[in-house]
Amino acid sequence: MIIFLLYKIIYNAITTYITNRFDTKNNLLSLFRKHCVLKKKTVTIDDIARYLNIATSTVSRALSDHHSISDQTKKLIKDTAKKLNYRPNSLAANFRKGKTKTIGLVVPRINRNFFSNVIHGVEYVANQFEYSLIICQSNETYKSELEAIETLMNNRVAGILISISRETRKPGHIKSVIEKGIPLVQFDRVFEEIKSNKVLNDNLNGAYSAVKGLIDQGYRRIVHFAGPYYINIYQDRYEGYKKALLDSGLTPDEKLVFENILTREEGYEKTMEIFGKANRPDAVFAASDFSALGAMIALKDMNIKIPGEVGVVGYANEPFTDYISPGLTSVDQHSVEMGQTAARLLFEEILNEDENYVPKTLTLKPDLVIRDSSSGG
Amino acid sequence: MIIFLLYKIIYNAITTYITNRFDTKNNLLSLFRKHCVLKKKTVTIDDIARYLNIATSTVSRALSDHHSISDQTKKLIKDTAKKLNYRPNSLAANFRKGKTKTIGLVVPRINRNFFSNVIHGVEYVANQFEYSLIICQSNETYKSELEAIETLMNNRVAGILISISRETRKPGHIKSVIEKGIPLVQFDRVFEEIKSNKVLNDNLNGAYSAVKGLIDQGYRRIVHFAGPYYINIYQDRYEGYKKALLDSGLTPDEKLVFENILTREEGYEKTMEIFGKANRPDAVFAASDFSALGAMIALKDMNIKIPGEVGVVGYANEPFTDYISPGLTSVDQHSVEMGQTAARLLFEEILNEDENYVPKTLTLKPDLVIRDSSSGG
DNA sequence: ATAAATTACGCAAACGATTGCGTGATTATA
DNA sequence: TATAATCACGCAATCGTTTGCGTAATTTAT
Repeated sequence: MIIFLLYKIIYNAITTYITNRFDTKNNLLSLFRKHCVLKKKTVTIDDIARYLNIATSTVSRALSDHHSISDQTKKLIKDTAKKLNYRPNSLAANFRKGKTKTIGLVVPRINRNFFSNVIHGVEYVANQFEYSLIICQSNETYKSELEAIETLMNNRVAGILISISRETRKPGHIKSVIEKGIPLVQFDRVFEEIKSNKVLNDNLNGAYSAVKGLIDQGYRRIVHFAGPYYINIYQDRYEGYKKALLDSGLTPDEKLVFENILTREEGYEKTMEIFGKANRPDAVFAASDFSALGAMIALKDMNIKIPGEVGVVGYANEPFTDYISPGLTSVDQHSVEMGQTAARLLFEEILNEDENYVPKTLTLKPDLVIRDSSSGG
Repeated sequence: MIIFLLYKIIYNAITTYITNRFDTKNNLLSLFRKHCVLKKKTVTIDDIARYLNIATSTVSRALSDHHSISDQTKKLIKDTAKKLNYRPNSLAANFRKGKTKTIGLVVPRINRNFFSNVIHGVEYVANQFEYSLIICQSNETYKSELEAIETLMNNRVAGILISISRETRKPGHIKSVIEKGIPLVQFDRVFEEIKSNKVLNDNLNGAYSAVKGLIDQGYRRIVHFAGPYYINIYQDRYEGYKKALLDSGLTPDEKLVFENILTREEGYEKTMEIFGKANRPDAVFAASDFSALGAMIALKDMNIKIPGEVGVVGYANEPFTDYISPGLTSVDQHSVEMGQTAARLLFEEILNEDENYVPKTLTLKPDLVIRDSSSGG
């Protein structure tokens, strides 16, 4: 009995082996596959080496201008490389070196004026350093921001630039980047408490000069359309607003400040509400050009003269501020410059050899661009 | 004598050998180096395999959900991967596979409204397909465009999206991309003669409906501010302008068409010149919103009523067209949608298995957005 | 004249994942 | 009940560069 079972088992094993082994269909397939592989496509440094009958390492070094290769050999190798139409495989090089000549950028949205200008500035600098730029959108969500950081890290980018999404409240992912030793620059919307490079706008002084400008023109009861305070930039603008009032001997009135008025619609509604009543204020300082625009439209609809009766100042210096009439006085954030500065700072860290690099915080001074909407109370 | 020389040579060789061989300084250095290497940093699939005492290949397959791995093993592997804090090295994977999950985008300028919207659309779709996006600016120069294509190809992107720079006249680089078999989509500004995927705006019909709109409102002598004709889009807009006139029984007047009027300043100057004289035209159709804006400002400066005396229509539906007053009628190009369409088309080619893929040309229908600047002659 | 440094190049081992092929074992199919 | 197909996994080659180390030959410094 046992012998019979044993026999069955062994027999089965053998027959299975044989049938598997001589599976003609599969064998034909593999032959075909091998044939396909034969048609080699790309030329590698190995090909160049074989062609010139020298070592691969010499070719590699020659192509990257290593000092220990004679100019003569370099020229020879480079010429044949061109002749054979050699294209370096960056993938292989990056893999071997464990790093890339690519930097990653995470922004809330690409097609917002401020960010598209920042991106422009970043790309400009990256290009100078001969680095590529991978761009990710967080779409203002925490989830996408996480994913973006994840893929950038998996792709071993040389460094990361990020402006935090509106939804993001926890800095864990940012920390993990730093812990991995990946150079990082936070810009505009940042976690203050995280120790990293930062590029900020001096929002406090930007707001300060805006409000100061209104006061200087004779406006006194100045409304402030603020953004959500948990975002540093809006908090700072609010502080600047208050400081400007205090410095001019005016008392900030909480009843004139409205949080979370950022869009045109919100600006319009709120303006209708506030300026529709008696004893109305005489100016608006909006933390956003769009709510300022909404205010202007509302004022026009109520037949209130700008700047004659009410002055308006916005923030961000969106292109349209120059095109509407009256032109909207606004605070320019030098967005392109901010991108450039952030990128340069990142490269400073990337190219830094020193073990203990100390992160920097740079603050850009915004400029008040005075137009008609605020000139003359 | 000869023996002596021989002796000298051999002696030299031997001493040099010995001194080189026992260079203590270098040896110490190499020891130190080796020591440094010991502190391993990243955990690989090999580590996971060793940890679980299984084959590396099994780990690899499990992580990429290969069908031939049991769910049980998959779970085990994935769990330990998480436990060991494993991060996949995309570089290695990309290298091995010879391709990346990255697409490249080349645009003249990132921070132009149209392109930043396109980029937004592209990123949106790329993200859905779990691809990354590398962005390059040509800055409207041929040289940068070449370099961009070069680096994208060296980085083995899965596909390329491009809108030709203003300076580019020769399509050689575009051809080389196609010859290398890299999926390609040209959009907006394209080489018509190149056989590739294309996404275009129907500029002819866009212009047609714009001019038709003006005619319907009673305007008759319509000026056209055109762009340079060698760029397909401006040529098409000009054709649409003529066609609309002809279809309405009007005769196109060459004296009312001005090439290369694209900026606000150019629009302003030309409008001052044309409308300052007697027997002035009664409408402007500009191939650019900016020259249309220039026209509006000029007309205002000359106290000519818009739309009462002169109607104005622009092209591109820049954001500001909605903010100025009167609102500028313009042609919307659905720029975000164009980016999405182009990206989807690219992925169609990338994911295509068929050997002989036939490139497509998609044309998006622009929409006339009617605002006050053209309503009522 | 000797020691030390520099020049110029080759050898071969990485880097970390993927994947074709092989091998038993288990199911499904004829 | 043969036979075929599928399942589950391991082995080892491979992708194209880079780079540490080795070796002579030559130059420079002492």
